[in-house]
Amino acid sequence: MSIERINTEKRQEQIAEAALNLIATGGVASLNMADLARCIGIVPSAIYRHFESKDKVLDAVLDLLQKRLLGNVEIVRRQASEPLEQLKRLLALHIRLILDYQALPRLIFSGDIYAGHPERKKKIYEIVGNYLGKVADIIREGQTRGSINPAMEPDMLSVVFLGLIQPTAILWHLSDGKFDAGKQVERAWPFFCEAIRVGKSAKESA
Amino acid sequence: MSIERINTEKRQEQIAEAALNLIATGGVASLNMADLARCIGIVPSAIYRHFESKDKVLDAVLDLLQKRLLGNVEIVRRQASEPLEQLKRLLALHIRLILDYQALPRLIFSGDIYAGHPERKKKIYEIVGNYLGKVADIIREGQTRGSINPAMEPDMLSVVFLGLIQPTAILWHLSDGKFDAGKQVERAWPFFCEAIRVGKSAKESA
DNA sequence: TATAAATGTGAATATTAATTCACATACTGG
DNA sequence: CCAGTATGTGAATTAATATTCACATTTATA
Repeated sequence: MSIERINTEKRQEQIAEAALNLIATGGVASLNMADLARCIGIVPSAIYRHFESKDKVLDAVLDLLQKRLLGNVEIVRRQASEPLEQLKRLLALHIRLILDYQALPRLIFSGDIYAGHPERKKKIYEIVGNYLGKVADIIREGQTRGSINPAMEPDMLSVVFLGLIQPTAILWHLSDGKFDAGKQVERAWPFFCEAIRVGKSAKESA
Repeated sequence: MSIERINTEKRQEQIAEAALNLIATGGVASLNMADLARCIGIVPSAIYRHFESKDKVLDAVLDLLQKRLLGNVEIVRRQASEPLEQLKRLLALHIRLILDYQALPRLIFSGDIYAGHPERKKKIYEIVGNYLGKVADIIREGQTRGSINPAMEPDMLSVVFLGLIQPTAILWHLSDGKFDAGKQVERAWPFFCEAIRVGKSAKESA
């Protein structure tokens, strides 16, 4: 019974990861220290060697989530130079992120996570706002380059963009995977793309 | 101290309403029998005269929510005959419903409400699916009448339609009302409408 | 009016889950 | 190698909360 000892830094990452996974499968309310501990092979009280409280664990989960989201943006900015192509890829990455970690909408919506924690609510707002800001940046770039209709408000569009993902993710999740999220996005993207693109008039969509 | 006695039928409605309100303000996890009872001026144990368990209360809340959603559909079908106009009004009603009862996305997303209750998860899926089905019906009618582009899939569009609302509602809620949901929808609707409408080509959107 | 059923009350009970604590054992620097 | 610190363990504590129960009171009914 050689007791595995791991230093705090790595343990914190490990715990946050595990918590994210647990939330992904069971929702925020289902996250408890016992399961979390079992998940990484230690005893509940050991978690307190690395986190002051359950609340701090949740904070760490939020940080992790933000890292993932913004990481996706950087990936697509590297992979493609054309804004429309960047958005298309971002959509794919985001949907995969949500399908892998159903945690995202759960964290944002549950409300349990920030009930009585105004700072945390604010933090979540910042995470989402930050992400939308970057999406809007891509859109603005498309407008400057002439591939996206300059008459449309980037901020408004960024929210609609998010809307391509969210309900899709819910349906997929609620249906236990029976709703075909891939197909939905595959069809919704051309619709969205055609609607914001400039030139080519409306011939394509007919 | 004249003890108010109300018959079960009305109490059940009252309790479900109160529960919906509590969930709206504090999230599903914040719903507890003590607060719920206080809310309607009875003692916790009295709730058990009208509901077998907390779970049954949650079931009732879902029923109430479904009634509201489908009620909205009926309202717009009565108010307007032109499908595009019906959708526009439905959007407005839905956004108001969500702003009044932030409970809706919370119930659907949080996952707390159906963790370990497959039947309830299924029920929620049915509620959403039902609603989307009716939206798709309106869209099909628009296609038949020639006001909506017949090349677009009604089911796909219904999900995108839902996407016009959801992220907007989150942002409004997360920001404590600072994010202007009304403005977002006001701008997103013409965008969506223009994209699905037939005829007039793309002149409008420029 | 008398009796049963329905509704409400307040005190117990039981369970779940976070957190603390005293102790054990591995790692690290001198 | 020794001492101190970091990490892990298992038992105990505490708090919250759903649920039950015995009793009270109002309403309905025969």
